[in-house]
Amino acid sequence: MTMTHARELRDAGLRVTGGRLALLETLETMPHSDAESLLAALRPSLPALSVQSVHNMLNSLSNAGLLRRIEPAGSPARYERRTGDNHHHLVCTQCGAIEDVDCAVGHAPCLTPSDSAGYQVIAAEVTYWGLCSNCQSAHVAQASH
Amino acid sequence: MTMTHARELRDAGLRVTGGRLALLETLETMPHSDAESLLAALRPSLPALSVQSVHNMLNSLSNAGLLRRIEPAGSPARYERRTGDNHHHLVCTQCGAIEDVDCAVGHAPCLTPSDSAGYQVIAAEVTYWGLCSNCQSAHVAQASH
DNA sequence: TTAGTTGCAAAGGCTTTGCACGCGC
DNA sequence: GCGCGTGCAAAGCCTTTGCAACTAA
Repeated sequence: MTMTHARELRDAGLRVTGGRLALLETLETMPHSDAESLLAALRPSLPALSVQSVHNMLNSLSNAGLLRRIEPAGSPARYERRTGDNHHHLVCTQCGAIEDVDCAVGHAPCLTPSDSAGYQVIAAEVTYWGLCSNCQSAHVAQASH
Repeated sequence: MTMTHARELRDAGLRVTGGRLALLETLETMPHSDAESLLAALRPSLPALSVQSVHNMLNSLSNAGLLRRIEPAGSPARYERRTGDNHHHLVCTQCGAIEDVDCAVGHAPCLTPSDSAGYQVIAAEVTYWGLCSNCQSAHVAQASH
């Protein structure tokens, strides 16, 4: 896996560093993480790591297309390994949890708005807001006091 | 128009103040504005107005459902009069311009992701990223050097 | 009168920037 | 060795919070 990551980095014209490898590794197992969680996860193996450096890495990797950046309104940016597929996200308005969802309408039709108003559309992003199952239970429990 | 706004405020249980009326008025003519633009637009009639107060108003009105808040990734929040319809947005990645777009797939199907993963979906948000016609021209011009 | 609003100041959260040091190649 | 990456500190941007003065109802 790590060898693959090294290759990915090189192919993208980026240098292979311990931090970047560790970050990619961590994102495989903790998708939708924000900078702070990643820092916490990486600290054990990289004690000197700082939040700013995490942002540095996340920016390089995002720009290189190795990561996808998700920015749910009102919460810190999350990152995931980019699969190039056309998937979207379910975001819990209560706890911020994120789930991947395949595009509802099949084969990438999201790229075609009904009226593109002269825009050259490059990407589409769909975010579903709702309550995750945990928070639904909590909410019901609270309501039934 | 202003009388209607006053009524809307009262119906929402909010007090009718000069600032709120002016803000609603301004948003009719300048949809998709951010706090700073609104401040600039309101200053002439309300010289004492501060950015924080604009945020105060925007928050009250948004919470009351009189406004819709749009938060395009990486840029300050924008606001628009809420029409309750199911429209989405085209955002120019270059200049930040925003256009309204009707839902591509007709009657509010956006609320049904293919697999809702146990989530109780409450809202869906679709953002199309691309280049507005102005920026397309600029881009072509630049490329043809 | 009195509770909701405003104005101002300060702080907050997240991210970017600048620069010296260090490491990949 | 050269240049990209890192670490650290500082600043930036947008927004929220706290509290006294004010005003709509």
